[in-house]
Amino acid sequence: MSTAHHCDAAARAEQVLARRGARITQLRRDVLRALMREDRPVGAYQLFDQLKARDAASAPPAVYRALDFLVGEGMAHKLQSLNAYVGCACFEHAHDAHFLICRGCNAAEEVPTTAIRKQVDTDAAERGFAVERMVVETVGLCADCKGRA
Amino acid sequence: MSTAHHCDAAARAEQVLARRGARITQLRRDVLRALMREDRPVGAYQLFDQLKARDAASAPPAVYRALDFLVGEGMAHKLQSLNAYVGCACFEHAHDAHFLICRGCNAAEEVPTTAIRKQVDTDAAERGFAVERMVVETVGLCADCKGRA
DNA sequence: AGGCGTCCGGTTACATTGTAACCATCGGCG
DNA sequence: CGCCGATGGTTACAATGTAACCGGACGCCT
Ligand SMILES: [Zn+2]
Ligand SMILES: [Zn+2]
Ligand SMILES: [Zn+2]
Ligand SMILES: [Zn+2]
Repeated sequence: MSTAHHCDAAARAEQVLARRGARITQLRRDVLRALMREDRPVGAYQLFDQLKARDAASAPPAVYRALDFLVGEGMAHKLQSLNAYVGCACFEHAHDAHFLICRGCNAAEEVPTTAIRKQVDTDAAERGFAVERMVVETVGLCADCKGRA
Repeated sequence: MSTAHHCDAAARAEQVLARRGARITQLRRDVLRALMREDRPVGAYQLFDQLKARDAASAPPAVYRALDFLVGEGMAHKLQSLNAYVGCACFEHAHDAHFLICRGCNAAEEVPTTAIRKQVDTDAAERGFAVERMVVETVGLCADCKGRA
């Protein structure tokens, strides 16, 4: 959980994007780093305020466009139940995720979805539904906050 | 899928609420019926416009409060990825659900979550996380829209 | 080099979604 | 009757997200 860890994550993400031929511009880099620096979900406007303070973003659309890019490349996820974004160090292309969201400390832990995805695919197949994207978010209390209750 | 079916759903929902001792007011009844009448997710402001036209709701907060009540009682669900609401005829108290959301026709089919919930509980338990609420939404194409492609 | 097309982001001006805060009313209950 | 909790009317915003238009950068072809 050190700062170094997160910087590394951003740096490695940029390498992966470069290898993939994606255009990694200054704005996108700034948004990526800002996301990776946090270990909590961040709202688009929070992000905007940070970047604006450093003259790195001009207006909300810039931030949303960068976020769309990062989500599309699988370097970030949007948490639908928080309207917030988190960086992702999985480095695959646009994978889906299951988030354990703590309402005590606002942490959001990403966990693999293999088993859940399989079940979702089953549910969908039974009804002839073609899955494109999956949102799985669990709200509750993490181990720490549960103890602290 | 007849209109009668939806009216019945609303009527039975009201009975269940009454038996439960919940206060079913005119506003809440109106919102419930409006929700059940649709077979698609409805935005809060769409709902508001409908009710306003009949002088049934005065302002957005009224609608949101009624929706919170209905969701709390398990008579409606919020779709986080659409910012919209759907009625529910399950009549249990505040159950969770899995929605198959078609981006072609905007239908949202609610399917049971027993298997998924089990897997989510497993994922959570492994990390000492206490689950309170679960959001599972799958976006894609329903059988009809897939064929029509 | 010059022209072209595409991608990116700046900018403005909104649209949509959701809420805080305060007060009036209503209905049960001591 | 007077209190109290629940409900909802009202105002005024806050927070989140976008459409549309433009200009600059960069690669690519001639
Ligand atoms: Zn991820
Ligand atoms: Zn926590
Ligand atoms: Zn339901
Ligand atoms: Zn469809």
